[in-house]
Amino acid sequence: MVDDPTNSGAEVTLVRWPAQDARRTALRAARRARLLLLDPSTPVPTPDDDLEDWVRIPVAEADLRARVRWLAHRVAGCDATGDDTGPTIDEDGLVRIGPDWVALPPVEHRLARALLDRMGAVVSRDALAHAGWPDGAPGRNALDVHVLRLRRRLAPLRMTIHTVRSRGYLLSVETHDRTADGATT
Amino acid sequence: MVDDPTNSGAEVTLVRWPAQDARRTALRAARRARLLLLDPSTPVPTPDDDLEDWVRIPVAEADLRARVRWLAHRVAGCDATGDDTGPTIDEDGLVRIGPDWVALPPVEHRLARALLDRMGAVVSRDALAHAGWPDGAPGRNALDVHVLRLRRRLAPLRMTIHTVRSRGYLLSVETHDRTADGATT
DNA sequence: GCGCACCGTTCACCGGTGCGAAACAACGGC
DNA sequence: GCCGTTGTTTCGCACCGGTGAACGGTGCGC
Repeated sequence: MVDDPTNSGAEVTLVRWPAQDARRTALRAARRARLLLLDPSTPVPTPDDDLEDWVRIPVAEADLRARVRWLAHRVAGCDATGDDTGPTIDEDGLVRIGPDWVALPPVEHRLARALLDRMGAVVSRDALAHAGWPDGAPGRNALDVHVLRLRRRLAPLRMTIHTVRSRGYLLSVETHDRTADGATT
Repeated sequence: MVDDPTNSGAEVTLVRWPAQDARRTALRAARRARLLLLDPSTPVPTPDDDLEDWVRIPVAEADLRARVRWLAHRVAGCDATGDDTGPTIDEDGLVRIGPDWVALPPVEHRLARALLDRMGAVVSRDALAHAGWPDGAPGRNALDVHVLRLRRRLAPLRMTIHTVRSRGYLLSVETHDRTADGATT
């Protein structure tokens, strides 16, 4: 999987389909461009919107990159959906959004990365636990406490971790105002 | 869903490339949608505009038609931004519509899925009960109560569950700018 | 016209549980 | 030593699912 977890550089997100259907929905809700990697013998889905394209795997690397390039070109030309100065997270444990930023300790950094990676979608507790502690999770409540602490740290950035009971957590950003700024990404 | 390749084909023209490059240029000048059929080992060209797409041949017939369909869909929706795109429900118990969403508990999630799958049509109480409790419904009142709760949860999304007496329930969405439901309230 | 059965809505309540949050202890870096 | 991070324990709340009951509208039989 080509992961560019910092959604700063890449505009196009690769999504395996139908395996990662929920992710597709989330990206659509966030109005982010996505390229569906269709498993062989999977019928082509109906298009959600113009920010989507698909490719049948296996595919040549060059063709895949060309597909991403074309989609990115379309997105850039269509409208300013490349949008809103979304939050980013770097390798130094800093979460930035606009002029604001906050530093995160290691565990919360990994949790925040997992949530940001799938912003707008539900991340299961299992997935979060695995992201936060790759070598095995400690106690059962450790995750609860770290989510609580991460909540408080992200609150000043107007980022909210929503609880989806018995399902997981969902990260969102309060956008009081949508800037119609031209996409110069 | 009917795709009717003849109809779509009226908008999308297939062009072998680079063999028919002149034709590509002409279609571009005429602002007509075109699908490039790339010979193997031909590098992907740079996109001319948004009315273009490409596919590497040989390609499965179904994939080719899907490609045409997608391109036609894009062309159709280019001017009128397909913005609203009705509500969706994902595997994580989330119902989304536009920027809004709500999380549903398991039972209501199953009910909502049954209603959304047949949105605009009447879903019988039996079908709903079977969808909500595949292993057999509990009491008689359980369905009523869960429909009530689902109503209240979906209300913020401007989604309404209409009662069709002695027939079942019908889900509709209030569109802010145009009236789509002919139901009497 | 009257009463009644049927159907659907809504509320109150209860047992179970997932999660929130505080308090506390252990560990480590500056 | 001080402070920040990490993990555990503990308590309590809010939510979820289900039941019973009260309420109201509609149609039918008498």
